[in-house]
Amino acid sequence: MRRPVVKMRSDVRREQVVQAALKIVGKKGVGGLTTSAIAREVGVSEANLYRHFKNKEEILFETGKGIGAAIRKNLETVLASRVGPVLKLKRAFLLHLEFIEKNEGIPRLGFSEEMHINNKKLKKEFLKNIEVYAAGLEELFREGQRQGAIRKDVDRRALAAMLIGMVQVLVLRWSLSGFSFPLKSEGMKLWKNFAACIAIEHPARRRSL
Amino acid sequence: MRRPVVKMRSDVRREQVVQAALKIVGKKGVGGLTTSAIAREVGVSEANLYRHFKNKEEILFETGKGIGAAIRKNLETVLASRVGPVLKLKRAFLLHLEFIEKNEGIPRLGFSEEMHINNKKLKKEFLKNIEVYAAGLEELFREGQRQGAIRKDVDRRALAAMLIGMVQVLVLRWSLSGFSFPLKSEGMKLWKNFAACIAIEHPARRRSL
DNA sequence: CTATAATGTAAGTGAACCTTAACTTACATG
DNA sequence: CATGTAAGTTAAGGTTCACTTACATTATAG
Repeated sequence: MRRPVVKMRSDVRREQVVQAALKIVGKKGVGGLTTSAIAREVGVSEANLYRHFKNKEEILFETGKGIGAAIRKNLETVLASRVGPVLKLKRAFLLHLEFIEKNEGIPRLGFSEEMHINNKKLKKEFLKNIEVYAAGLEELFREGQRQGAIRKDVDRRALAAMLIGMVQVLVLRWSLSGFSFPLKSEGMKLWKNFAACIAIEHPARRRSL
Repeated sequence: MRRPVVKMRSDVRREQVVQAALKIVGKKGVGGLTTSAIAREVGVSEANLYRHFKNKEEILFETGKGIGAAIRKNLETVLASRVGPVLKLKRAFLLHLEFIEKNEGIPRLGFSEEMHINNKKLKKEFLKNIEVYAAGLEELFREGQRQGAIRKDVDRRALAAMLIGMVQVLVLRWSLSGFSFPLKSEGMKLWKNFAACIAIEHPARRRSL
Protein backbone atom coordinates (compact mmCIF):
# COMPACT_ATOMS: atom_id res chain seq x y z
CA MET A 1 0.00 0.00 0.00
CA ARG A 2 3.00 2.28 -0.22
CA ARG A 3 2.91 5.42 -2.25
CA PRO A 4 4.92 4.91 -5.44
CA VAL A 5 8.19 6.82 -5.63
CA VAL A 6 7.40 7.95 -9.13
CA LYS A 7 4.99 10.83 -9.07
CA MET A 8 1.54 10.15 -10.40
CA ARG A 9 0.52 12.05 -13.46
CA SER A 10 -1.97 14.00 -11.41
CA ASP A 11 0.80 15.08 -9.05
CA VAL A 12 2.79 16.33 -11.97
CA ARG A 13 -0.11 18.38 -13.14
CA ARG A 14 -0.66 19.80 -9.68
CA GLU A 15 2.96 20.82 -9.56
CA GLN A 16 2.64 22.48 -12.96
CA VAL A 17 -0.37 24.42 -11.80
CA VAL A 18 1.39 25.59 -8.65
CA GLN A 19 4.41 26.72 -10.63
CA ALA A 20 2.20 28.55 -13.08
CA ALA A 21 0.38 30.22 -10.24
CA LEU A 22 3.61 31.46 -8.68
CA LYS A 23 4.75 32.80 -12.01
CA ILE A 24 1.50 34.63 -12.63
CA VAL A 25 1.41 36.05 -9.13
CA GLY A 26 4.94 37.33 -9.69
CA LYS A 27 3.90 39.15 -12.82
CA LYS A 28 0.35 40.26 -12.09
CA GLY A 29 -0.14 39.81 -8.37
CA VAL A 30 -2.71 37.69 -6.65
CA GLY A 31 -5.43 39.87 -8.12
CA GLY A 32 -4.21 38.92 -11.57
CA LEU A 33 -4.27 35.25 -10.71
CA THR A 34 -7.46 34.17 -12.44
CA THR A 35 -8.44 30.63 -13.22
CA SER A 36 -8.34 31.46 -16.89
CA ALA A 37 -4.80 32.83 -16.60
CA ILE A 38 -3.63 29.69 -14.84
CA ALA A 39 -5.29 27.48 -17.41
CA ARG A 40 -3.71 29.43 -20.24
CA GLU A 41 -0.28 29.28 -18.61
CA VAL A 42 -0.46 25.54 -18.02
CA GLY A 43 -2.07 24.90 -21.38
CA VAL A 44 -5.25 23.19 -20.24
CA SER A 45 -8.86 24.14 -20.02
CA GLU A 46 -10.13 26.17 -17.14
CA ALA A 47 -12.54 23.49 -16.08
CA ASN A 48 -9.75 20.97 -15.96
CA LEU A 49 -8.15 22.77 -13.05
CA TYR A 50 -11.07 21.66 -10.95
CA ARG A 51 -10.20 18.03 -11.61
CA HIS A 52 -6.99 18.58 -9.68
CA PHE A 53 -7.92 21.21 -7.14
CA LYS A 54 -10.99 21.79 -5.09
CA ASN A 55 -10.97 25.49 -5.85
CA LYS A 56 -8.73 28.44 -6.44
CA GLU A 57 -8.08 28.82 -2.75
CA GLU A 58 -6.45 25.41 -2.68
CA ILE A 59 -4.20 26.32 -5.58
CA LEU A 60 -3.04 29.40 -3.78
CA PHE A 61 -2.58 27.59 -0.51
CA GLU A 62 -0.46 24.96 -2.19
CA THR A 63 1.61 27.68 -3.78
CA GLY A 64 2.24 29.34 -0.44
CA LYS A 65 3.07 26.02 1.14
CA GLY A 66 5.65 25.35 -1.53
CA ILE A 67 7.35 28.66 -0.90
CA GLY A 68 7.50 28.00 2.82
CA ALA A 69 8.99 24.57 2.27
CA ALA A 70 11.66 25.95 -0.02
CA ILE A 71 12.63 28.66 2.43
CA ARG A 72 12.83 26.22 5.31
CA LYS A 73 14.99 23.97 3.18
CA ASN A 74 17.30 26.88 2.44
CA LEU A 75 17.73 27.47 6.14
CA GLU A 76 18.40 23.79 6.75
CA THR A 77 21.11 23.81 4.11
CA VAL A 78 22.83 26.73 5.74
CA LEU A 79 22.55 25.23 9.20
CA ALA A 80 24.19 22.05 7.93
CA SER A 81 27.15 23.86 6.40
CA ARG A 82 30.42 23.66 8.31
CA VAL A 83 31.20 27.27 9.09
CA GLY A 84 30.87 29.48 12.13
CA PRO A 85 27.51 30.78 13.35
CA VAL A 86 28.06 34.34 12.20
CA LEU A 87 28.89 33.24 8.70
CA LYS A 88 25.88 30.99 8.78
CA LEU A 89 23.73 33.97 9.66
CA LYS A 90 25.16 35.92 6.79
CA ARG A 91 24.61 33.07 4.38
CA ALA A 92 21.04 32.52 5.54
CA PHE A 93 20.25 36.20 5.12
CA LEU A 94 21.75 36.48 1.66
CA LEU A 95 20.40 33.16 0.46
CA HIS A 96 16.96 34.24 1.53
CA LEU A 97 17.27 37.47 -0.45
CA GLU A 98 18.60 35.59 -3.43
CA PHE A 99 15.67 33.22 -3.35
CA ILE A 100 13.16 36.03 -3.16
CA GLU A 101 14.92 37.85 -5.95
CA LYS A 102 14.35 34.88 -8.20
CA ASN A 103 10.69 34.54 -7.26
CA GLU A 104 8.87 37.81 -7.45
CA GLY A 105 5.72 35.98 -6.59
CA ILE A 106 6.89 35.69 -3.00
CA PRO A 107 6.57 39.36 -2.08
CA ARG A 108 3.46 39.62 -4.20
CA LEU A 109 1.90 36.90 -2.14
CA GLY A 110 3.33 38.11 1.14
CA PHE A 111 1.94 41.58 0.58
CA SER A 112 -1.44 40.40 -0.63
CA GLU A 113 -4.77 40.39 1.09
CA GLU A 114 -5.14 36.79 0.19
CA MET A 115 -2.34 36.22 2.67
CA HIS A 116 -3.37 38.72 5.29
CA ILE A 117 -7.12 38.36 5.27
CA ASN A 118 -8.87 35.92 2.99
CA ASN A 119 -7.01 32.64 3.10
CA LYS A 120 -6.90 31.74 6.78
CA LYS A 121 -5.03 28.49 6.21
CA LEU A 122 -2.38 30.25 4.18
CA LYS A 123 -2.03 32.91 6.82
CA LYS A 124 -1.52 30.35 9.54
CA GLU A 125 1.03 28.47 7.48
CA PHE A 126 2.94 31.66 6.79
CA LEU A 127 3.02 32.72 10.42
CA LYS A 128 4.30 29.31 11.41
CA ASN A 129 7.05 29.53 8.83
CA ILE A 130 8.17 32.89 10.15
CA GLU A 131 8.35 31.46 13.63
CA VAL A 132 10.35 28.43 12.55
CA TYR A 133 12.72 30.68 10.69
CA ALA A 134 13.10 33.02 13.63
CA ALA A 135 13.79 30.08 15.93
CA GLY A 136 16.57 28.92 13.62
CA LEU A 137 18.13 32.36 13.65
CA GLU A 138 17.88 32.57 17.42
CA GLU A 139 19.76 29.32 17.71
CA LEU A 140 22.54 30.74 15.57
CA PHE A 141 22.74 33.84 17.71
CA ARG A 142 22.99 31.68 20.81
CA GLU A 143 25.78 29.69 19.24
CA GLY A 144 27.58 32.88 18.25
CA GLN A 145 27.31 34.22 21.77
CA ARG A 146 28.58 30.98 23.20
CA GLN A 147 31.61 31.14 20.96
CA GLY A 148 32.26 34.74 21.91
CA ALA A 149 31.67 36.14 18.44
CA ILE A 150 28.44 37.95 19.27
CA ARG A 151 27.92 40.31 22.15
CA LYS A 152 26.02 38.85 25.04
CA ASP A 153 24.09 41.91 26.16
CA VAL A 154 21.44 41.61 23.45
CA ASP A 155 18.23 39.64 23.26
CA ARG A 156 18.36 36.86 20.69
CA ARG A 157 14.67 37.08 19.97
CA ALA A 158 14.98 40.76 19.19
CA LEU A 159 17.98 40.12 16.99
CA ALA A 160 16.04 37.58 14.97
CA ALA A 161 13.22 40.08 14.57
CA MET A 162 15.70 42.71 13.45
CA LEU A 163 17.23 40.47 10.85
CA ILE A 164 13.86 39.49 9.45
CA GLY A 165 12.90 43.14 9.52
CA MET A 166 15.91 43.92 7.39
CA VAL A 167 14.70 41.46 4.81
CA GLN A 168 11.28 42.99 4.90
CA VAL A 169 12.29 46.57 4.51
CA LEU A 170 14.43 45.63 1.55
CA VAL A 171 11.70 43.59 -0.05
CA LEU A 172 9.05 46.22 0.51
CA ARG A 173 11.14 48.85 -1.21
CA TRP A 174 12.05 46.39 -3.92
CA SER A 175 8.41 45.56 -4.54
CA LEU A 176 7.24 49.17 -4.50
CA SER A 177 10.00 50.17 -6.88
CA GLY A 178 8.85 47.53 -9.33
CA PHE A 179 11.76 45.19 -8.61
CA SER A 180 14.11 47.79 -10.03
CA PHE A 181 17.27 47.15 -8.06
CA PRO A 182 19.35 44.11 -7.15
CA LEU A 183 18.03 42.89 -3.85
CA LYS A 184 21.03 40.91 -2.74
CA SER A 185 23.55 43.67 -3.28
CA GLU A 186 21.45 46.07 -1.25
CA GLY A 187 21.22 43.39 1.40
CA MET A 188 25.00 43.20 1.62
CA LYS A 189 25.14 46.79 2.81
CA LEU A 190 22.64 46.16 5.53
CA TRP A 191 24.37 42.99 6.59
CA LYS A 192 27.71 44.71 6.97
CA ASN A 193 26.14 47.17 9.32
CA PHE A 194 24.22 44.58 11.27
CA ALA A 195 27.35 42.50 11.72
CA ALA A 196 29.18 45.49 13.15
CA CYS A 197 26.33 46.12 15.56
CA ILE A 198 26.22 42.65 17.02
CA ALA A 199 29.94 41.92 17.03
CA ILE A 200 31.93 41.91 20.21
CA GLU A 201 33.73 45.22 20.40
CA HIS A 202 37.40 44.94 19.63
CA PRO A 203 39.90 47.31 21.20
CA ALA A 204 40.96 48.33 17.69
CA ARG A 205 37.49 49.46 16.84
CA ARG A 206 37.04 51.28 20.08
CA ARG A 207 40.14 53.31 19.40
CA SER A 208 38.62 54.55 16.15
CA LEU A 209 35.89 56.31 18.05
CA MET B 1 -9.91 83.84 -6.35
CA ARG B 2 -8.47 82.51 -3.10
CA ARG B 3 -9.73 79.30 -1.56
CA PRO B 4 -11.90 80.16 1.45
CA VAL B 5 -10.51 79.25 4.85
CA VAL B 6 -13.76 77.67 5.88
CA LYS B 7 -14.12 74.25 4.38
CA MET B 8 -16.70 73.96 1.69
CA ARG B 9 -19.44 71.45 2.26
CA SER B 10 -18.11 69.27 -0.51
CA ASP B 11 -14.71 69.19 1.18
CA VAL B 12 -16.32 68.01 4.37
CA ARG B 13 -17.99 65.20 2.52
CA ARG B 14 -14.76 64.20 0.84
CA GLU B 15 -13.12 64.01 4.23
CA GLN B 16 -15.96 61.87 5.55
CA VAL B 17 -15.60 59.52 2.64
CA VAL B 18 -11.87 59.18 3.16
CA GLN B 19 -12.33 58.45 6.84
CA ALA B 20 -14.97 55.87 6.07
CA ALA B 21 -12.70 54.25 3.54
CA LEU B 22 -9.86 53.95 6.04
CA LYS B 23 -12.20 52.43 8.57
CA ILE B 24 -13.55 49.88 6.13
CA VAL B 25 -10.09 48.97 4.88
CA GLY B 26 -9.08 48.40 8.49
CA LYS B 27 -11.93 46.00 9.02
CA LYS B 28 -12.29 44.26 5.67
CA GLY B 29 -9.17 45.11 3.72
CA VAL B 30 -8.97 46.86 0.40
CA GLY B 31 -10.81 43.97 -1.19
CA GLY B 32 -13.73 44.65 1.10
CA LEU B 33 -13.76 48.30 0.20
CA THR B 34 -16.74 48.44 -2.13
CA THR B 35 -18.53 51.55 -3.21
CA SER B 36 -21.68 50.33 -1.57
CA ALA B 37 -19.83 49.77 1.72
CA ILE B 38 -18.44 53.28 1.64
CA ALA B 39 -21.83 54.78 0.87
CA ARG B 40 -23.41 52.84 3.71
CA GLU B 41 -20.71 53.88 6.15
CA VAL B 42 -20.96 57.56 5.26
CA GLY B 43 -24.73 57.38 5.11
CA VAL B 44 -25.18 58.63 1.57
CA SER B 45 -26.21 57.06 -1.67
CA GLU B 46 -23.73 55.21 -3.78
CA ALA B 47 -24.35 57.46 -6.74
CA ASN B 48 -23.54 60.44 -4.62
CA LEU B 49 -19.97 59.30 -4.11
CA TYR B 50 -19.38 59.96 -7.78
CA ARG B 51 -20.39 63.54 -7.33
CA HIS B 52 -17.34 64.02 -5.11
CA PHE B 53 -14.84 61.59 -6.55
CA LYS B 54 -13.96 60.64 -10.07
CA ASN B 55 -13.81 56.96 -9.18
CA LYS B 56 -12.88 54.53 -6.46
CA GLU B 57 -9.22 54.84 -7.26
CA GLU B 58 -9.31 58.49 -6.34
CA ILE B 59 -10.93 57.70 -3.01
CA LEU B 60 -8.22 55.21 -2.21
CA PHE B 61 -5.46 57.54 -3.32
CA GLU B 62 -6.80 60.30 -1.13
CA THR B 63 -6.93 57.88 1.78
CA GLY B 64 -3.31 56.90 1.31
CA LYS B 65 -2.29 60.51 0.96
CA GLY B 66 -3.95 61.32 4.26
CA ILE B 67 -2.08 58.57 6.05
CA GLY B 68 1.22 59.79 4.66
CA ALA B 69 0.52 63.34 5.74
CA ALA B 70 -0.34 62.23 9.26
CA ILE B 71 2.82 60.18 9.59
CA ARG B 72 4.99 62.98 8.32
CA LYS B 73 3.34 65.31 10.78
CA ASN B 74 4.09 62.88 13.61
CA LEU B 75 7.73 62.93 12.68
CA GLU B 76 7.75 66.72 12.53
CA THR B 77 6.30 66.89 16.01
CA VAL B 78 9.01 64.64 17.37
CA LEU B 79 11.74 66.55 15.58
CA ALA B 80 10.48 69.77 17.10
CA SER B 81 10.52 68.43 20.67
CA ARG B 82 13.38 69.56 22.86
CA VAL B 83 15.13 66.35 23.80
CA GLY B 84 18.26 64.58 22.65
CA PRO B 85 18.46 62.79 19.31
CA VAL B 86 18.37 59.30 20.75
CA LEU B 87 15.25 60.04 22.71
CA LYS B 88 13.76 61.60 19.59
CA LEU B 89 14.45 58.39 17.73
CA LYS B 90 12.74 56.39 20.41
CA ARG B 91 9.75 58.69 20.42
CA ALA B 92 9.44 58.64 16.65
CA PHE B 93 9.56 54.85 16.61
CA LEU B 94 6.99 54.41 19.34
CA LEU B 95 4.71 57.16 18.09
CA HIS B 96 4.71 55.55 14.70
CA LEU B 97 3.70 52.22 16.21
CA GLU B 98 1.04 53.89 18.31
CA PHE B 99 -0.40 55.58 15.26
CA ILE B 100 -0.51 52.35 13.29
CA GLU B 101 -2.06 50.57 16.24
CA LYS B 102 -4.94 53.02 16.15
CA ASN B 103 -5.45 52.69 12.41
CA GLU B 104 -5.56 49.10 11.30
CA GLY B 105 -6.28 50.33 7.83
CA ILE B 106 -2.65 51.37 7.47
CA PRO B 107 -1.14 47.89 7.36
CA ARG B 108 -4.12 46.66 5.38
CA LEU B 109 -3.38 49.27 2.76
CA GLY B 110 0.37 48.87 2.99
CA PHE B 111 0.11 45.14 2.43
CA SER B 112 -2.43 45.39 -0.36
CA GLU B 113 -2.02 44.94 -4.06
CA GLU B 114 -3.75 48.21 -4.56
CA MET B 115 -0.62 49.72 -3.04
CA HIS B 116 1.93 47.44 -4.62
CA ILE B 117 0.52 46.99 -8.09
CA ASN B 118 -2.70 48.64 -9.15
CA ASN B 119 -2.65 52.23 -8.00
CA LYS B 120 0.57 53.66 -9.44
CA LYS B 121 0.00 57.10 -7.97
CA LEU B 122 -0.54 55.68 -4.52
CA LYS B 123 2.57 53.56 -4.83
CA LYS B 124 4.67 56.55 -5.79
CA GLU B 125 3.30 58.60 -2.93
CA PHE B 126 4.00 55.83 -0.46
CA LEU B 127 7.58 55.34 -1.64
CA LYS B 128 8.21 59.05 -1.35
CA ASN B 129 6.88 59.05 2.19
CA ILE B 130 9.19 56.24 3.20
CA GLU B 131 12.12 58.15 1.81
CA VAL B 132 11.21 61.33 3.61
CA TYR B 133 10.81 59.39 6.82
CA ALA B 134 14.13 57.63 6.37
CA ALA B 135 15.84 60.95 5.69
CA GLY B 136 14.47 62.32 8.96
CA LEU B 137 15.77 59.33 10.86
CA GLU B 138 19.17 59.61 9.23
CA GLU B 139 19.41 63.19 10.35
CA LEU B 140 18.73 62.10 13.92
CA PHE B 141 21.41 59.45 13.73
CA ARG B 142 23.86 62.02 12.46
CA GLU B 143 22.99 64.31 15.33
CA GLY B 144 23.41 61.45 17.79
CA GLN B 145 26.80 60.61 16.38
CA ARG B 146 27.88 64.23 16.54
CA GLN B 147 26.91 64.38 20.19
CA GLY B 148 28.78 61.17 20.93
CA ALA B 149 25.69 59.20 21.92
CA ILE B 150 25.71 56.88 18.92
CA ARG B 151 28.68 54.90 17.67
CA LYS B 152 30.32 56.34 14.62
CA ASP B 153 31.31 53.13 12.85
CA VAL B 154 27.85 52.47 11.45
CA ASP B 155 26.12 53.67 8.32
CA ARG B 156 23.23 56.03 9.02
CA ARG B 157 21.33 54.94 5.96
CA ALA B 158 21.52 51.34 7.06
CA LEU B 159 20.41 52.26 10.56
CA ALA B 160 17.36 54.03 9.20
CA ALA B 161 16.53 50.96 7.14
CA MET B 162 16.93 48.78 10.20
CA LEU B 163 14.62 50.90 12.28
CA ILE B 164 11.96 50.94 9.60
CA GLY B 165 12.46 47.21 9.21
CA MET B 166 11.75 46.79 12.89
CA VAL B 167 8.44 48.56 12.43
CA GLN B 168 7.64 46.36 9.49
CA VAL B 169 8.40 43.06 11.08
CA LEU B 170 6.25 44.01 14.04
CA VAL B 171 3.41 45.17 11.87
CA LEU B 172 3.54 42.13 9.61
CA ARG B 173 3.26 39.80 12.55
CA TRP B 174 0.60 42.00 14.07
CA SER B 175 -1.42 41.93 10.88
CA LEU B 176 -1.03 38.19 10.30
CA SER B 177 -2.02 37.49 13.89
CA GLY B 178 -5.22 39.45 13.39
CA PHE B 179 -4.05 42.44 15.44
CA SER B 180 -3.97 40.23 18.48
CA PHE B 181 -1.20 41.79 20.53
CA PRO B 182 -0.28 45.30 21.65
CA LEU B 183 2.00 46.66 18.99
CA LYS B 184 3.65 49.37 21.01
CA SER B 185 4.64 47.15 23.93
CA GLU B 186 6.25 44.67 21.57
CA GLY B 187 8.03 47.58 19.95
CA MET B 188 9.52 48.60 23.29
CA LYS B 189 11.41 45.33 23.50
CA LEU B 190 12.88 45.78 20.07
CA TRP B 191 13.79 49.36 20.79
CA LYS B 192 15.67 48.44 23.93
CA ASN B 193 17.78 46.09 21.95
CA PHE B 194 18.33 48.45 19.08
CA ALA B 195 19.40 51.18 21.46
CA ALA B 196 21.98 48.88 23.01
CA CYS B 197 23.32 48.00 19.58
CA ILE B 198 23.89 51.54 18.43
CA ALA B 199 25.04 53.03 21.72
CA ILE B 200 28.62 53.92 22.35
CA GLU B 201 30.11 51.13 24.44
CA HIS B 202 30.63 52.10 28.03
CA PRO B 203 33.39 50.58 30.08
CA ALA B 204 30.76 49.39 32.53
CA ARG B 205 28.98 47.40 29.90
CA ARG B 206 32.17 45.97 28.52
CA ARG B 207 33.02 44.56 31.92
CA SER B 208 29.78 42.59 31.93
CA LEU B 209 30.94 40.58 28.92
C1' DC C 1 -38.92 83.72 -2.40
C1' DT C 2 -36.18 81.72 -5.52
C1' DA C 3 -32.23 79.99 -7.88
C1' DT C 4 -28.67 76.87 -7.21
C1' DA C 5 -26.25 73.33 -5.17
C1' DA C 6 -26.54 68.94 -2.90
C1' DT C 7 -28.69 64.61 -2.37
C1' DG C 8 -31.90 60.74 -2.92
C1' DT C 9 -34.08 56.89 -5.60
C1' DA C 10 -34.19 53.47 -8.82
C1' DA C 11 -33.07 50.95 -12.49
C1' DG C 12 -29.69 49.31 -15.28
C1' DT C 13 -25.25 48.25 -18.05
C1' DG C 14 -21.33 45.76 -18.83
C1' DA C 15 -17.48 43.34 -17.53
C1' DA C 16 -14.84 40.05 -14.86
C1' DC C 17 -14.66 35.79 -12.58
C1' DC C 18 -15.34 31.36 -10.21
C1' DT C 19 -17.60 27.33 -10.55
C1' DT C 20 -20.63 23.61 -12.35
C1' DA C 21 -22.85 20.66 -15.79
C1' DA C 22 -22.81 17.61 -19.50
C1' DC C 23 -20.32 15.04 -22.43
C1' DT C 24 -15.92 12.77 -24.58
C1' DT C 25 -11.49 10.35 -24.82
C1' DA C 26 -7.58 7.46 -23.36
C1' DC C 27 -6.24 3.75 -20.96
C1' DA C 28 -5.46 0.15 -17.56
C1' DT C 29 -7.54 -3.89 -15.36
C1' DG C 30 -10.06 -8.19 -14.50
C1' DC D 1 -14.25 -7.55 -24.40
C1' DA D 2 -16.41 -4.95 -20.72
C1' DT D 3 -15.93 -1.66 -17.35
C1' DG D 4 -14.22 1.87 -14.31
C1' DT D 5 -11.29 5.82 -13.63
C1' DA D 6 -8.75 9.87 -14.53
C1' DA D 7 -8.18 13.58 -17.60
C1' DG D 8 -9.94 16.41 -20.97
C1' DT D 9 -13.34 19.80 -23.44
C1' DT D 10 -17.11 23.27 -24.35
C1' DA D 11 -20.66 26.02 -22.75
C1' DA D 12 -23.02 28.40 -19.59
C1' DG D 13 -24.80 29.84 -14.93
C1' DG D 14 -24.70 33.05 -11.48
C1' DT D 15 -22.66 36.58 -8.66
C1' DT D 16 -20.41 40.72 -7.57
C1' DC D 17 -18.98 45.24 -8.65
C1' DA D 18 -17.90 49.75 -10.49
C1' DC D 19 -20.05 53.07 -12.63
C1' DT D 20 -24.04 55.64 -15.21
C1' DT D 21 -28.33 57.95 -16.14
C1' DA D 22 -32.75 60.15 -15.40
C1' DC D 23 -35.59 62.24 -12.53
C1' DA D 24 -37.46 63.72 -8.04
C1' DT D 25 -36.50 66.12 -3.70
C1' DT D 26 -34.56 68.97 -0.10
C1' DA D 27 -31.63 72.57 1.75
C1' DT D 28 -29.30 76.90 1.66
C1' DA D 29 -27.79 81.41 0.55
C1' DG D 30 -28.76 85.84 -1.36
